[in-house]
Amino acid sequence: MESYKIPKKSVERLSIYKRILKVIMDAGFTTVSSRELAERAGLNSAQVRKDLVYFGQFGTPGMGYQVSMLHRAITKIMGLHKKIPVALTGVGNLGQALLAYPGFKERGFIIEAIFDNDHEKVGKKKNGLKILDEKNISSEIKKKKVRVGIIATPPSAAQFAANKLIEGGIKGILNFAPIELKVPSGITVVNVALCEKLEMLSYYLSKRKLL
Amino acid sequence: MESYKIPKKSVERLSIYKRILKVIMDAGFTTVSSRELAERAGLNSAQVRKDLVYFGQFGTPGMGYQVSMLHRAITKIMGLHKKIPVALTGVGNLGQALLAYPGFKERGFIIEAIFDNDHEKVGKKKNGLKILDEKNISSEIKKKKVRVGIIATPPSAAQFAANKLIEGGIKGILNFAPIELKVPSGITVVNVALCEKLEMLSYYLSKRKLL
DNA sequence: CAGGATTTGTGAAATTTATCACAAGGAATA
DNA sequence: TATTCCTTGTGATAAATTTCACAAATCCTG
Ligand SMILES: NC(=O)c1ccc[n+]([C@@H]2O[C@H](COP(=O)([O-])OP(=O)(O)OC[C@H]3O[C@@H](n4cnc5c(N)ncnc54)[C@H](O)[C@@H]3O)[C@@H](O)[C@H]2O)c1
Ligand SMILES: NC(=O)c1ccc[n+]([C@@H]2O[C@H](COP(=O)([O-])OP(=O)(O)OC[C@H]3O[C@@H](n4cnc5c(N)ncnc54)[C@H](O)[C@@H]3O)[C@@H](O)[C@H]2O)c1
Repeated sequence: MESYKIPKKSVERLSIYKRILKVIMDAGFTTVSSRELAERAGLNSAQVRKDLVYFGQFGTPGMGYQVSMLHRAITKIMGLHKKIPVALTGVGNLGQALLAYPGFKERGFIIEAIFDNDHEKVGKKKNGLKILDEKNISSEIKKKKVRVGIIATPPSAAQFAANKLIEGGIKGILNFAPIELKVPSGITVVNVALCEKLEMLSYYLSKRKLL
Repeated sequence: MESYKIPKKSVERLSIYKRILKVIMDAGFTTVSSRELAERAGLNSAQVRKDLVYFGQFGTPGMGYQVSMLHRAITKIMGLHKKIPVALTGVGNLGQALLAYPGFKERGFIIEAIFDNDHEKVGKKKNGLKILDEKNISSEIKKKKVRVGIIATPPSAAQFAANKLIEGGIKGILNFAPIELKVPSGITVVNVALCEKLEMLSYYLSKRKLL
């Protein structure tokens, strides 16, 4: 299923490198070494090089990497040079924050349809989009050829929303609900483990007192 | 620094087990096997057992684990049985969603102070809390003995907010801004890598077409 | 253009993390 | 109580990931 087994962690770090490269580029530098990238990312420089080499040879010995070229390359590798139509399910507190976040559009994720099951909300507009009834998720996203779904419903409704999204032909899900979604193979789920992170923080704080 | 090097991943999974145990408990079951926990979490059963054994022996051969006992044990291990006073910096879209999220309180994280630098916002109330000026972060949180800070400011202000929080005596930070925070040793930072997750999803979708 | 200074890409080694597989413990039944 | 069945905890093994360390490539200076 995975092509040539590139570690998930490497893919995630690619995103970090891209962000750092942007900062370096905006500061006016044209080249950067793996050592500097590593330092800024809090990593080992060999790891930076290994990560990049999974995707091609971008560096020049003695000089490092062309900042803008590498930034462009990573953008393309990650598929962030093309627009992706997205649907949002659950227009609650978090859903509305996501809707207002310009970072989605900047990365080419265009929110095309938003859904809720609350009849107080359905029909109203948010950020220029009419909130649609969750009953129509699959038909609406088929119509709009949506490829990615965001789940920001309560956990109890998350599997239901996922099923509807998949029925509508979606291929990837960004899941904010604290629940393990069951999806057929071929569907990519990325969990934003917000609650887990919170609890990890609690663990590391409470442990401190024992030391 | 780490006590007996327990993998970070194991700690994160502990949180997942706890969530699943709650579901099983509410469904009326009193015992559960590592096999069942593993299945629900999408993991290997040996891993579940290994994870749990890092923290003690909770199971009974032939029977499995006492659901409520294990749930209580994990809650305690993670320090979620005590209240932790929290401060939020950046009362924007995301900050307000977090403020409205009951899950914080449920886990014992009590938001005691909220800060912003926007003078339109400072002085107004949100969820019963007055928005305070970011200038006073350190003094206010010293006063309230806050132990955890949440950063939901734009990335450009995140390091500044972190510094102020640390100055005020905070020990842990939950960071939502896409930036690597520099903190002195002894301060725990947990990043919620929202943008990275989003970009990972893009990567896995764009790769699909090549296969 | 030679020589010194860098920095890449990459095998090999080390470390970390996950899985296997099974002896031993305990429950349940008769 | 003996027997059967199940499931834990764990040593051994395997797999994945990170780090080391260095030859080869390129830059830069004089
Ligand atoms: N807000 C946070 O800070 C936060 C933090 C951690 C996790 N989460 C998780 O993110 C998710 C959303 O959180 P929230 O705070 O926005 O919750 P919320 O209750 O504010 O919003 C949920 C929305 O989903 C809608 N909904 C319910 N069932 C639906 C369905 N079947 N189809 C479509 N929409 C449906 C509700 O009407 C509501 O508008 C939850 O799963 C929550 O656990 C949120
Ligand atoms: N909203 C999202 O869906 C989303 C998604 C991914 C990442 N993030 C990240 O989360 C963070 C918050 O996002 P947001 O959408 O809420 O942004 P936002 O612009 O809506 O809110 C940011 C808030 O921080 C305040 N602020 C600025 N400087 C400050 C300072 N020095 N001290 C205190 N407050 C300050 C602003 O006045 C504003 O109220 C950002 O770093 C963003 O990149 C947000």
